[in-house]
Amino acid sequence: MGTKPFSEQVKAVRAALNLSQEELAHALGVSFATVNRWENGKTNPSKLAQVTFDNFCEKMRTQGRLGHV
Amino acid sequence: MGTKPFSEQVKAVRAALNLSQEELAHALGVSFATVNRWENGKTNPSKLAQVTFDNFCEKMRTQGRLGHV
DNA sequence: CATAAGCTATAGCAGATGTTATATTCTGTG
DNA sequence: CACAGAATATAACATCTGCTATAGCTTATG
Repeated sequence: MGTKPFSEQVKAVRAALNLSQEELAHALGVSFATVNRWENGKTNPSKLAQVTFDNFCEKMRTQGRLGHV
Repeated sequence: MGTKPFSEQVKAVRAALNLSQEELAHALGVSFATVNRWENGKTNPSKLAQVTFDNFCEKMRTQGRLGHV
């Protein structure tokens, strides 16, 4: 479950997909600054951002692009 | 394109789907307060919220649940 | 009418987001 | 090494979001 801090989840997902912060931001529909702040523990995701991130990960998994992060 | 104010778009979509503000909020993954503020012109959607709303509408259309609002 | 229940409107506050700008670090290439 | 370009880190500010509480507005039911 959500044991790891959100910052680690984002880093792990981004690394697994081999995306830059900018690219992940675009894929999620958020700004680069937002992804950067997440990874550096400056902010936690809003409810909407959390849902969006989860949906994105689920989508990547069903496409075989993301292991069990 | 986006001719109508966002507040009107939200009202129209919600009416077409026959949802309460609370129900639409849940469907989008935002809070009731957020949908309420959108409809009353108190705030405009964040980038993420705009993308999420657009995706939601598109999904509803492909499911035949939403005419061309 | 009176009451209840559900929906909607509004407000305040803490925290998150978007934009912009600047600085730093990494990476490859000559 | 030296340099350029990309990627990342950080900051400030306005705006948006989430939460909570309160009040008003239907609608139904007795």
